[in-house]
Amino acid sequence: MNNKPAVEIYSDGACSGNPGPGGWAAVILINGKRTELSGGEQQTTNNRMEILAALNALRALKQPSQVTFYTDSSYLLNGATAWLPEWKQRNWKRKKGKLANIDLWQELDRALSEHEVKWVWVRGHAGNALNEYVDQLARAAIPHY
Amino acid sequence: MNNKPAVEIYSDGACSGNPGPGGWAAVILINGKRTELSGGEQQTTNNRMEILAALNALRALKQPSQVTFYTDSSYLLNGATAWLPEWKQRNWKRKKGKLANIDLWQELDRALSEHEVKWVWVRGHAGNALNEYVDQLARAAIPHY
RNA sequence: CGACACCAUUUUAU
DNA sequence: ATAAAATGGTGTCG
Repeated sequence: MNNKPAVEIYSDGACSGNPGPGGWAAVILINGKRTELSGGEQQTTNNRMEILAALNALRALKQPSQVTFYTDSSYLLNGATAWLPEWKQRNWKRKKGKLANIDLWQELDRALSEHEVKWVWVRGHAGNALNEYVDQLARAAIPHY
Repeated sequence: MNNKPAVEIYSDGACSGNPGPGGWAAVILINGKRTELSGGEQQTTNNRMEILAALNALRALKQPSQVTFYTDSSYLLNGATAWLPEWKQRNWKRKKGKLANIDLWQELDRALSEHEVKWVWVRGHAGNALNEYVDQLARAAIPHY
């Protein structure tokens, strides 16, 4: 048994130009209740927005939860599951070159440690309704002017 | 001052099916005089037709000229201005995958070197009279059945 | 080399 | 208004 509430999260990032203006969004489902969040930045990258989407979604949780996290980004998924532990062991270094987006990865690492997260990869633009929905939300959150 | 004649060229390609039967066309303006050319192929792609339109237009010039070249194809424009120099430096390789339409790009490169070309991008179907006209010419040049 | 994502333009189809 | 092909780019990792 588990006393932590079960949560589903769908998140996505978008970036017009890459690098360029970007947006992120997440849908959080807690036993029937649905919450949406989104935001944007003037100058960023697609991958930063993917991490930020996940980070903000996890931060929105009020208590330690059992999360099923859906993303189409293998960068986010592999980073959070496979690469993060290795980077930490190596003092936040990657094998070759400079580790990008350390700031966000470190904050995500902390956020992840407060929950029990099971990651699920979904192929982008392949018919998953909520994945397509957060994709739209993220695009809509790109700053215009 | 410049002794080369000033020339304006509008070109466009069209393709019925992509890949499929395609057509290309160009309008050349030399101080009031107007020349039109067009042609088609049974099996080609939209982008091959865009390059071919430019190539045939430049080849129609009788002497080294100062050309203002109008196109609605960012593929053609980026290729001719930004990508071509990099491809040449890398021995006609692109960064990832196989470089498409090398044959035409190499011929276009040679043709471009004989003139002084200033590229102008025009948004397709946005009211530019000559752009819309070459568009029609190109469609009309598509071989039927 | 591979993978996923993000994007730009054109060309089409319904 | 939908969706897909033809082409190119960067962002990131192993």
